[in-house]
Amino acid sequence: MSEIAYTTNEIQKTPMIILTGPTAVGKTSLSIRLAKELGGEIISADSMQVYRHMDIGSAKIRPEEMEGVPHHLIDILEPTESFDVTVFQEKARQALEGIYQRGHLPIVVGGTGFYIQALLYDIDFNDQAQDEKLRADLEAEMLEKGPEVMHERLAEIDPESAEAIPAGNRKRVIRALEFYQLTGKKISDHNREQRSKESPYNYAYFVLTDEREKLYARIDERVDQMIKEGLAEEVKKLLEMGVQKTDTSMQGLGYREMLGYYDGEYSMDHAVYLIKRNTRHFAKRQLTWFRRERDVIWLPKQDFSYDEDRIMSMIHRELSKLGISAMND
RNA sequence: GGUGCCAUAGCCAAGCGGUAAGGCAAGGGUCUGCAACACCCUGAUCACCAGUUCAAAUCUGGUUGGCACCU
Repeated sequence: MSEIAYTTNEIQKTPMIILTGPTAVGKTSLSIRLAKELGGEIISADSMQVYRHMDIGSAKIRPEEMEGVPHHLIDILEPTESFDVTVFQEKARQALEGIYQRGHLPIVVGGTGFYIQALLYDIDFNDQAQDEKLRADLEAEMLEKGPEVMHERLAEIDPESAEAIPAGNRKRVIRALEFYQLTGKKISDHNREQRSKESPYNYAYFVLTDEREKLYARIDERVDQMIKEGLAEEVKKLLEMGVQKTDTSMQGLGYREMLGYYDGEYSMDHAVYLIKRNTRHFAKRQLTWFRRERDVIWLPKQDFSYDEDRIMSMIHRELSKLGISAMND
């Protein structure tokens, strides 16, 4: 028997399976089943599960739940370390390579659409185009002169971006300015180029969804569960470890709200309310993101009578259409 | 039964004669190095009826509903 556990029609393109969907929809359990049936390894596309010591709030899969399926990009950083798309991209590529070498099928699982996109389309973030100092300076200037002034400056050098980015979106205005100063090129041009790229992978992009009401109810339940499991304690420990409010890890849902509670800004009840509400907002945004991605295969649970077997057979059908299949051993 | 107060979008809430602030929720969207981020867009004719007035959510009367107090 060959070491190759998959076959693909497009020889030049390597296969990639993506399983995503809004938070709390049930990606994890389906991913394990999928990985076991296909002989796959999982690459987590989640901006918070990369952090150690952040298990409850990030709804991280527990080791025993993995059922032996290899997982990548989980627990790889300390909460004080920063993380962003480019780091994700780099690490995910490395993981991919290993998976291919082992003759396994990569299954990208997670809800961070931007990360998935970066990996799937192999977006070039232009490695040289970042400068912490410059960014800090721009931020200081923005604070001093106000967002309108900065936005006007952007309008002069890159009208297209200025039109696309509202002045209120300081973060993006700064990035556009930073990009221009560092490369001498307009970020709008760069983005256009990147956007027209074709994926180097032979991929199947699955989006698991459910009815909005059901999803929201599940989110509420899950948050209550997190509280019961000790989310507050988890955050307290992170604080004791010296994690700062401004760290990337503390931007995560559940964490930043708890920080507000510990800062005495509001009650625990209010923190819980905020976590639920913000998580609902997040789920909605995720759905918006997936809607505009190309070639996604929707898996609305209600259309399958919530029967995982039926969802699995749909997945297998789609995979065989694409010529991606497991070489059963 | 009587008296008083109130009645504005799913919720909270401005307005007090000149043609309906705002916040939250909800929905839609943007996104190419912080993305579980950041940001953008969308909603009512003011309980109902009849008056006064050039003009009423805003004044008057009545109806209905709620709250408070009294008997």
